[in-house]
Amino acid sequence: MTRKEQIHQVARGMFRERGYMATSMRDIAKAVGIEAASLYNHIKSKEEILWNTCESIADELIANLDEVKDRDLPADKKLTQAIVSHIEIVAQNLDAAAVAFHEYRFLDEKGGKRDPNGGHYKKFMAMRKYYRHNFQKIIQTGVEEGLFQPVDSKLFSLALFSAMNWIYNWYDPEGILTPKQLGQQFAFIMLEGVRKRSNK
Amino acid sequence: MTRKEQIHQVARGMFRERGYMATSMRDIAKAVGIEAASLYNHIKSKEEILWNTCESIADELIANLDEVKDRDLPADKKLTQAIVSHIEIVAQNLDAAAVAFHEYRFLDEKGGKRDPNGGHYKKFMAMRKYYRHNFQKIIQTGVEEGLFQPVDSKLFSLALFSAMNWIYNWYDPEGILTPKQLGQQFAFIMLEGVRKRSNK
DNA sequence: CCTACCGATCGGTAGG
DNA sequence: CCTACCGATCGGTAGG
Repeated sequence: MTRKEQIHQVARGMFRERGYMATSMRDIAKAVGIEAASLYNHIKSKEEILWNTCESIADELIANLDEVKDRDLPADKKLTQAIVSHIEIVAQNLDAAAVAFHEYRFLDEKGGKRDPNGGHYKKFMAMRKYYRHNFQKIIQTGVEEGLFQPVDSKLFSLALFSAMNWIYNWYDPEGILTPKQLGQQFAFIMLEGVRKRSNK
Repeated sequence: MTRKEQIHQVARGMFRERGYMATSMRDIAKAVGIEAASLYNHIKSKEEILWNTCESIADELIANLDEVKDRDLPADKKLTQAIVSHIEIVAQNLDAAAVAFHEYRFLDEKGGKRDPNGGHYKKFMAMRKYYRHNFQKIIQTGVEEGLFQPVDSKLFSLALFSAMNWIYNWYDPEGILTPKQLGQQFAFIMLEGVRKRSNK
């Protein structure tokens, strides 16, 4: 692992634990074992670490959903796959996911000298919108085809994202559930609900 | 509204929007229309505002659930009521809920001079644990009575909290859904799931 | 990768 | 409620 990668990894863990604003470059440097000024030989700015984190996980999620969404499957199967994939990615990148979903608001709003194309924040929001839209479309299709109940697809997808994106708050990689199993249980809960139906 | 209340209200909105760490006392003072030093005639510290926010919403949620949990109702009805109540409280205190659920980690860890009883953070965590425990027990009861499917009650309640506590990210008080309606739709989704069952 | 340092800003206090 | 100010800390740069 290069020093640069080490810095990113350490910073991600600290951003997750204490928050982006509450983590100083000196904190990161200390954890890495160098002086704060030396960090700048490997990275351009604190915000660069945040953006790298947010972008990489967003890229991965989007690439995965893009692949799932065009498969020739009924909506319930497709939704299950999308949920399982999403949760697998989150569970395998807990630090990055926690940071991206929690701290994205500290991304640069407007392009500065370092970011003339303007706004990591806006870029991230655009990616998020695209991803959510595709997820919601799967649900909408299921409703239209009569496979799903006539729920509000927007509301349902918001509830679904909420549940999925909170996982980093409690998922234990050392626990008994693998990411895939967790994803499957989650998909079951969201698809079937908790109430047992009578058989008639 | 007293100046003190005004400070708390303004600060809550800013903590929610920018985060606790990224909001300075000078920011708050400016929004209120006074100098930063003058804030300290009404409050003791920045952390006091955070603690007041976290405690008040936790108190309200706990009081409500304490009332619901002992009613003589089947688990599915009880769970629905608990969900609706929870969401009503969150939806009616969007700023406070967002701050409490997002920024609680900046509560004082150990008791300082101002807080000799030791640790708002710990107090908050204890309240959260108590609340979650009672919620989970409703689900567990439903499973044991055969009213619910044999889901993992811990996993289900975590998913449920995740979904409920993300609401402040998108609920629009000016929108068409009242808090009660939102709560009812949410309860439906979690209880029934999205998939339509065949009739045989 | 370090020493030395910059201007800016922080939460909070003294004293009126 | 204000002016004036404290020591601490911030992200980042210069120069080697």
